Amino acid sequence: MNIGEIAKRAGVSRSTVSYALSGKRPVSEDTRRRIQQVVDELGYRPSASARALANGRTSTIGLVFPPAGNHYTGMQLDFIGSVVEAAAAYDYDVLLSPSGVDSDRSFQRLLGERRVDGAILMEIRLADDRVDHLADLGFPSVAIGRTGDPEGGWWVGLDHTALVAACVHHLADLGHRKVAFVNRPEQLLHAGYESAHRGLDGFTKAAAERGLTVETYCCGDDAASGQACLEQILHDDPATTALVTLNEAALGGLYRGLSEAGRHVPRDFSVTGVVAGRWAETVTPQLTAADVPAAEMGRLAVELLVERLDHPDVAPRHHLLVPPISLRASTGPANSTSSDGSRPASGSLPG
Amino acid sequence: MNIGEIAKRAGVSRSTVSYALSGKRPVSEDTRRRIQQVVDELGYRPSASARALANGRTSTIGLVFPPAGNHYTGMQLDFIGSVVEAAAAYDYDVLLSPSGVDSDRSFQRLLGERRVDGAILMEIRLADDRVDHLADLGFPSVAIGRTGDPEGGWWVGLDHTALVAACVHHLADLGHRKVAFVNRPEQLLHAGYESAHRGLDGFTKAAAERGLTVETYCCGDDAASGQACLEQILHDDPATTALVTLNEAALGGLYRGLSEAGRHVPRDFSVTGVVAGRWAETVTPQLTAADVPAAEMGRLAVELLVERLDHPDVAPRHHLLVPPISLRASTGPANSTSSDGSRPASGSLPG
DNA sequence: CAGCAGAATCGAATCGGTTCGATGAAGCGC
DNA sequence: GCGCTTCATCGAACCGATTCGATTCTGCTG
Repeated sequence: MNIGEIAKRAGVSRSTVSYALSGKRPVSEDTRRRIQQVVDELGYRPSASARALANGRTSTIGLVFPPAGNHYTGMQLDFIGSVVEAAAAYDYDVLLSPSGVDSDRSFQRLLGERRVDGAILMEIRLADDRVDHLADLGFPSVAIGRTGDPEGGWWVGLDHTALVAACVHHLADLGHRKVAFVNRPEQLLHAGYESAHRGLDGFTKAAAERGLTVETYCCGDDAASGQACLEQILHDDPATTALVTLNEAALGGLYRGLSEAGRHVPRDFSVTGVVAGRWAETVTPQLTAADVPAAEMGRLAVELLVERLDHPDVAPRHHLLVPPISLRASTGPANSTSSDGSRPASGSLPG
Repeated sequence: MNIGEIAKRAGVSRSTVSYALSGKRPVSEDTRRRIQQVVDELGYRPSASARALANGRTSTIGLVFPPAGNHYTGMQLDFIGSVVEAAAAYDYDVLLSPSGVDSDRSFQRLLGERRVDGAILMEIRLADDRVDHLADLGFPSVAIGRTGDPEGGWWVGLDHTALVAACVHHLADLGHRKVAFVNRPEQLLHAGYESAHRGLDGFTKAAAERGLTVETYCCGDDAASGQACLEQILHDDPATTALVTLNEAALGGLYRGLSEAGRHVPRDFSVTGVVAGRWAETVTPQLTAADVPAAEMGRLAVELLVERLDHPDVAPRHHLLVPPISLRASTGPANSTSSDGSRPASGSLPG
């Protein structure tokens, strides 16, 4: 059922059918109706491949994220979901590409074979050859995250430095003096993942500013690693009374470690960090944290990309988000005795 | 940089370049090398659209799942990840389509515009018009889940009936007499989601078989709903000592509800159900559950689909999985006094 | 009524590949 | 040296749309 078939049945030429459907040239009301009727009867829809070949646009955007390998986090899930939904609203499909680096076969397919009009990149590294490569090519893309040199780029990012610093200040304000930092896995830190680096920076600086005693850890993206990491923390310094984490997937393990060590949260130990809100609420007590607005970020990334696709020469834009810390129930004053089990009030701190 | 450019530079015809690259006809070693060199120099890759138009295959499979709307579960995340990875191994890309029903615009695009060679459907309903429609069309697809009439279809499913029944028997063996069932949201049950229906069936039958007193609940896919649901359970019958759940996203809330009601798991209350293993391990105590092998299911679905694409006339196949219950730490004997806080052994029960 | 503007439609080229049948050259036996 | 096979390559058609320039038809003006 191709356009020629429609044309024949409607008694017009193929080009007239095309114009009738696209509206790019006027067609008499009469023939337009006749064509539409044939189209409806046969349930005709133009072939995406043929259309893409003819006008050079695939109406597809690529979503590039590292291969699962080990584990996906809930945050990534929220990104994917919101990107797909936002893209659908603009009539774009989303093609998934599991690529961590520029040289991946899957990444080459996306670009080299021109399968997509533009791309959204996740899990950005400070030095990211994918971002550099796309920038050199002038290929329309938007990063979810910032490289080390984000100027003049298209991205939507989270200010991990400020967010983690806010967590530290929150803990310091509560009187904590010995605080641990639980980062993403060591391998990701070494690879230069921006959240791991900027988060660590924010932690170190804010802790120094407040004169805290700190230790930093890398932790695998799963519950077992979280539990092991917490044991290590208490082993290294049993007087530690709080931690800040970026590691969503390890959160359950950290909680378990605390519970097995007999430390009650938040009476004996405070936990906070940067985590997608939906996941912060699944643990008990609910996590006081900077909620990653993953859905919003995905939506913003699509909006930027669509704008870039529609107006190829518009100047680069970005969004740097600094969500406030949501006060839930996992942090409390340090040095409180077991008799002082009072809950902090719920609410929201300006970010 | 198209195939004509390569042909010109290598001093051959376009068809020779095509044959040299595809190997579908012999090409002399000499010219093959010359062509390859030009290709490498220019970094040429054939256009996916043109190739798809010419040979009718897009090398893309569609992954159809309901729109996020409210929430994704961890299980879905694992499906998506494993499907993408498995597809990449067979040189297929994955196109995401957020479609719950046959009439969705996104679903129409996938099929009508021939964007994909085949499709994998998630979140199957007992009466699923998407499945029926694709079967009528003879369009290559594989369902992750079974409809009410799975005979002669292509699918990989989980035996929710047996799984939930095994959970019930496990609890009954431990001496529990009053057990609650926490299902997926009511709206999904009404829509006919297979896991919700078959799980409920398995629960009801096994409970009757063992003469248990039961109550069943629907629960929203989030922690707050889980907590509310648990309050309702204890309100309806404070003597309830165990629950079985299919609702992964509510799990954290269920635990919180128990903890706030002062019921210790597993001493006072046992929890079990059907949940992706990775998520069962994030809660404390770790959940004794039938672990959904999401990654394996995604991989199997891709394998079935690829086989179907390669051999269009092969007879329908399927995989019905019945993973064993992993004994972790969330279930224990009923009616134990608070002095009997002994932990059950870890291990695995034959499914 | 010739001439012309404007609207509606058509025909052909194009996008970038694949594939089929034809052609030419080389190698071989007799 | 002729005919035959085999191998390598070429040219053209085709996939199914879009798009540009040309054409036809109508109605209006002078």
